[in-house]
Amino acid sequence: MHKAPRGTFDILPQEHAYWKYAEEKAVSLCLLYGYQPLSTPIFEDAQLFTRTVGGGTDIVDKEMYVFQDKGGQELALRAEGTAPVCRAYLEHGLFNLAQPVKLYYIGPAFRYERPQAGRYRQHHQFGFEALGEADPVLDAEVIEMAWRLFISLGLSGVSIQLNSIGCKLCRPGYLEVLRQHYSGYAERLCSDCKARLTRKPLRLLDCKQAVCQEIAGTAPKTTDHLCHECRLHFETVHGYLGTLGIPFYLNHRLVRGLDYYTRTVFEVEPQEKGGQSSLGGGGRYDDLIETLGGNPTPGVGFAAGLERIVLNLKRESPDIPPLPRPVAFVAYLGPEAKIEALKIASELRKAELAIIMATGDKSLKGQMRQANSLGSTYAVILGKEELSNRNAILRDMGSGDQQTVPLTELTRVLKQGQK
RNA sequence: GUGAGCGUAGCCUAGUGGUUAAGGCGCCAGGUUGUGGCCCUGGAGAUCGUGGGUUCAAAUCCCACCGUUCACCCCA
Repeated sequence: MHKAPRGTFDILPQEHAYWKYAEEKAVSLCLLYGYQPLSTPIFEDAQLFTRTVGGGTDIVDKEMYVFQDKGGQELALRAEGTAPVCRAYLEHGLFNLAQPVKLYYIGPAFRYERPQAGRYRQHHQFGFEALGEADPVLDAEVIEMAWRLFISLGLSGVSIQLNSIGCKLCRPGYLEVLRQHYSGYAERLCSDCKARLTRKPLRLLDCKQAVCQEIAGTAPKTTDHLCHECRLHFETVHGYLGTLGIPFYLNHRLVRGLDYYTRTVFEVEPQEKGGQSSLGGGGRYDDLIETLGGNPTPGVGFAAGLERIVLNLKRESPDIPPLPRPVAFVAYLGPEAKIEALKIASELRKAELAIIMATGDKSLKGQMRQANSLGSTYAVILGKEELSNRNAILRDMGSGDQQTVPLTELTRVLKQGQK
């Protein structure tokens, strides 16, 4: 027996009610803010990710699905959403459009990780990006969108964590100060942090080991070492968020696991926190497009994990609209009626009515059971008697009322009854 | 990659060494002529995660592997 590969899963019809709900909310949010859809391939040149996400990050070093195709191309399954969007922006000359260019995407991403709740090897990301504009008002817009997404989904108690990690001008200076702070404690650090000290010093800040937390607690803050422009930018973002009434918490330990972030970084946490709690995260990436060979072009964006949204939807269970049900189930008795049922089902479907036709020559009782379990609004019943009079019985499955309707009237009556 | 818990029909669960592995949900059929939901009756459906081992005898004990969950890690 084959099983879905480790860390992957099937989304069964029942489940899709949640997914459809989440995706529809996400898409309508984006359209509301003027973000347009962009779909990118499921695999890309591996370099696209190694150059942007950064060597030394776990994503690049140990989690990417990298393979060679038959032409010897080194490809990688999409590891995250932002770099492909920037690639498409450059490839199609979207910098020639009025800036900023606002795009959104929904699609799978792949990382070879140890699966657990809320963490999969294939997960689905929804994200939006605004490219070509450095105005802090866009940072605020993106954060507002992230906030509004979860509000519109009906998830209560989500919170936004905010920080600024500076730019390529001020960050080196900060990292120096940070290393100095840690130099006295090098012996006491956990083994991971000893490695971070030279490779990824920013990540020292979000280590969860008790010892390291203590040291990180007294560490210098990124926000105290921002250059003038970065500080101004950050303060302006605060101001705009205040104007918008978006609540947020400053978190001086918030850094992100991808190298391309500059200045604003933020994360969205649900009310109920667990191991894999983060619902989504984002920030500014003003050097990313330049890294890909474009002209210096600022960008800011956000990405959320649909699995984690669905997880929280189930936990809080706001009203999720059920999947659509058939308007009518067409039942028949005997081979002549079956032919007529086939014609009628086809006609009704031409009129955009969702119809399920009986199959397999079951007893009427069996057919009615099926109509019931499918949640059909009506049953259309065709027997010998109805057939000879060119009628059908129309049964309302909710009330149990039934009437005889001429076949020629069936579409009209069902159309009316659909509401 | 590290540590821990779990793995019995599609789903949930009982069964901790001894005859045909039990129940509930769901599914299928029937409860007299062509009518669902409730109820009743019957039926199908399980190599007890996989492979080895211990034993006269293993779902039950041991080992390995796989999967899953939780934590670390990482991040969405």
